[in-house]
Amino acid sequence: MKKKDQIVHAAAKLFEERGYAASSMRDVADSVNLTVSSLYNHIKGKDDLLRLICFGNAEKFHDGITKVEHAHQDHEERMRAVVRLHILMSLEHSTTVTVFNDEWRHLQEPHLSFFKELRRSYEQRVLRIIKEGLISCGKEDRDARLLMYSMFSSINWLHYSAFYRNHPDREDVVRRLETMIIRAIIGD
Amino acid sequence: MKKKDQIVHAAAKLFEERGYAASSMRDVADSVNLTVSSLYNHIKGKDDLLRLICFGNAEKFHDGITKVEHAHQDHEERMRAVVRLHILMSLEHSTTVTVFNDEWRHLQEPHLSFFKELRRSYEQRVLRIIKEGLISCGKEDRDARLLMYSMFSSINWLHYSAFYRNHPDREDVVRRLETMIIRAIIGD
DNA sequence: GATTCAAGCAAACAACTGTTCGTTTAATAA
DNA sequence: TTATTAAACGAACAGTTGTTTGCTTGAATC
Repeated sequence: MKKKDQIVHAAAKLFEERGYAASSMRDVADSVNLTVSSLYNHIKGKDDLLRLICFGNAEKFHDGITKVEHAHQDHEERMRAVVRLHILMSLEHSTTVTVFNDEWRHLQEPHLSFFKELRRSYEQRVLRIIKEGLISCGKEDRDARLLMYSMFSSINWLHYSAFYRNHPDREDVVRRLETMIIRAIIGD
Repeated sequence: MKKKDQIVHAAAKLFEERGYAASSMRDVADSVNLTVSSLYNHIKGKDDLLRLICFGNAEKFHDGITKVEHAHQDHEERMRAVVRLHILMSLEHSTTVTVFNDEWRHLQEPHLSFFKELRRSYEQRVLRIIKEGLISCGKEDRDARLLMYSMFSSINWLHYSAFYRNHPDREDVVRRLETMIIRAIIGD
């Protein structure tokens, strides 16, 4: 792995554990066995680290939902795929997703505004999928936006629980969580 | 309101907006029109502020669930009451609940350990209520712990969404959210 | 009127922050 | 061999951090 990627990865781990503001560049340097000044041969600065982490994840979500839209025509199946996308992202990229979720507000302008815009347009795509899913199930009276935010949020605890993060049967956890969320959206 | 409470409240608002580590004592002082040094006539230090906020909320949740246990005998009704407790806490004390949720990790020992222990015992009480609720609905095959964490988490987005935080019909939001969560737990 | 004391302030503290600078090392290209 | 360059470093920078100190004020208590 390239040195720059090592640094970004180490930073992500620190930002996840202590938060962006509570992590110093010296902490980052220590965890890759470098001095602070050496870091600047590879990255532009502290905000650069956060930027790389946040937008790297934004791209993964973007690519993920694009695949979902192409892979499924059935509205209900599409909805299930979005839910699964979020669960799998949370489990497979738990460190960066946590930073992405909790630390994006420390981004500096103009990156902050750009990030918000990316998220807004992503939410629009998910909202559309959920709305169409609700209609095809005859549940169009339900508040799609409320369901979407709850869906996003109800997955976030995964990072924090060691019990489930290191669960021996990961497939089972994914299945149970997916079932629960789909039930919350279109169940009776 | 007593000066100390004003300071704690102002600190909570800053911690909510920028996070604990990114908020300075000078920021806190400014937002109550004092100088930094004057703050120390009222509070012990920065970690004292966080401690007051976190444990103040812990107490509210503790009192809340104790009331729920005394007020309802029916298992399903008890479960609904716990869900409603969390929704109402999130709406009525949105600032401190956000700090409570996101910034507790910056507590110092021995308060940090004590906080974790409080949370652990609180989770045990909620877990029991959910398990009994599941049994009384004939759904004891479901993972109560997974449902509990999802329930906690699925409410957290409320603070972040201006759309719902300032919704004209708050009662309606509470009702829809409660219905959705109960459906996630015991629905079909 | 004298005393006490909470509540405010300016100034300073040592430690830590992100970043820059000039230099050195070691490997590659010419 | 010489020249180039990426990658490491120590030292220093200017600013910010939480906190302490000594001092002043004004109101309450004796």
